[in-house]
Amino acid sequence: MGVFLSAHTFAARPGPHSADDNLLNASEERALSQIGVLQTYPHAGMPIFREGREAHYVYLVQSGIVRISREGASGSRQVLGFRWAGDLTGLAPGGLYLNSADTLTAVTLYRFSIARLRKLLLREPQIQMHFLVKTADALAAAQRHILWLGQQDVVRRLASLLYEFSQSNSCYDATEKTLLLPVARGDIADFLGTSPESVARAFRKLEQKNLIARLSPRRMMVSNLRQLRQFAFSGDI
Amino acid sequence: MGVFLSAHTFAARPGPHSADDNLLNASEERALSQIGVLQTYPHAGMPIFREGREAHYVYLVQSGIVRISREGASGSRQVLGFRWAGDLTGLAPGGLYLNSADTLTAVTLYRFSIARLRKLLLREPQIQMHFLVKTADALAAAQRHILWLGQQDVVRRLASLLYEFSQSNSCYDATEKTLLLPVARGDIADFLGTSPESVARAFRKLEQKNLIARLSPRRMMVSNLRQLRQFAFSGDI
DNA sequence: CGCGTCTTTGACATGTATCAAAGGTGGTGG
DNA sequence: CCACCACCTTTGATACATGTCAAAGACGCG
Repeated sequence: MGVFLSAHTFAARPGPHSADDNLLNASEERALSQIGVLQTYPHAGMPIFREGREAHYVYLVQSGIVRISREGASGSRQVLGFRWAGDLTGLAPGGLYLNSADTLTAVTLYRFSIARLRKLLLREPQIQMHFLVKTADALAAAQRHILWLGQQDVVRRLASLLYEFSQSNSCYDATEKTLLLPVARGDIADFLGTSPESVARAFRKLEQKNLIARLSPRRMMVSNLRQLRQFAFSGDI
Repeated sequence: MGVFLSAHTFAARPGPHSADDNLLNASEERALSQIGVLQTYPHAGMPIFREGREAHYVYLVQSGIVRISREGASGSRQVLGFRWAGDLTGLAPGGLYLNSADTLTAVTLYRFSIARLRKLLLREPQIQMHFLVKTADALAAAQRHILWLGQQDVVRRLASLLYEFSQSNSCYDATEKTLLLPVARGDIADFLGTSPESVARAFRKLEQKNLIARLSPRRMMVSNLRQLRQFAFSGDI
């Protein structure tokens, strides 16, 4: 969900996860880098912040993929979404993080002290508007997520997720037509609101429908993206 | 979800839907009212905007309750949330509304031309930050919604919804301890991602557990809010 | 090559959607 | 003010999708 501003003004990407554009422009980058610290997380599976802890920083993903999740009531976990290059995370109410963030790949991100960032945003309305756009984008993604969880069966939800990953060129190799998932089955299950077993069965059904061809658990061929999209959203095939 | 700013700075409400505070402060109201038009919708069930249409306006709810929804693939509808006094709606990407908005009660709201609002926000960073906070709040509500849809059974989801409504003093009469729902069963079902029949059964189970006592389909006594909250989130009882 | 972990499969129990019909509510007009 | 009617809500019966438990199989790392 772009937002109510003309997208091109702030280089907000048109579709989700174009990843190459949508990084900050030169002037924004300059101003932000004066108050931000570039941090490097070399591996997958590293924690960035934890729900319930005091929130001192906001993060802007520079490269790699971050998983946002929250613990449910009975110890269960819900994956709320993924953050890619250009996305924000760490917004927190009342000084405590609501969610946890972990790396799914090697990740680099800018870390901003909240107090300093607040001052910068008030001084530089253009940059603040960039943040507003990014937050509205996250809201749009969350609403899409709600639609998936609310209406579709697990097979379609999985198709939607695969299509979403296929829109990132860090996951989808367009020349080879192969998709490499950055997440394990458990993460997929927690994102789709189901169990790893049901995810496995959903994968089999997608393969039976010839929408994907599995090479290994995390690698698969997706020769016809349009068909996958069609199935995920319109429900045909 | 407040946001990464100290909440009191902008009178962002601490809990959801306190409704009385969280309206704009005097200076903000003055600046906004110069570019906004106050509109009145006298009945429930009136459309404010429709998904897919060109988005010319952003709305700020002044009083009443607004339902945000979207049509799913197969003609099914998903209710994405509700907007109360102080909430924003109508943010749109690429110039088209993503969602539809309708009144659930009589409603008054400010309507802002997007172009003018954009200029105002760039000129008045404090007001823009208010909008940023409100958008982050909406994101937090959406994430809570995702948690409900992803993890809990229908009875718990309904309990969560009833608790959320009970936090609004336009729905809950604390002296009488009665809750008056502004929505029909179909809306509840579309919000919880289930069917009206399952909602009816969930109501019966809540009554059997003595968490509510129904007076009429939309009216009920909730004598122990803490107990309801406990059941919704911790899953006990 | 071997082991731990992740993934898949099977069998079964359960919760929920769906279809159909009865029951209740609230508004309208007589 | 009452009675009627349309619509909303509840209930029941059944089928199906999914969660859960248990175990076998595959992957990938050291």
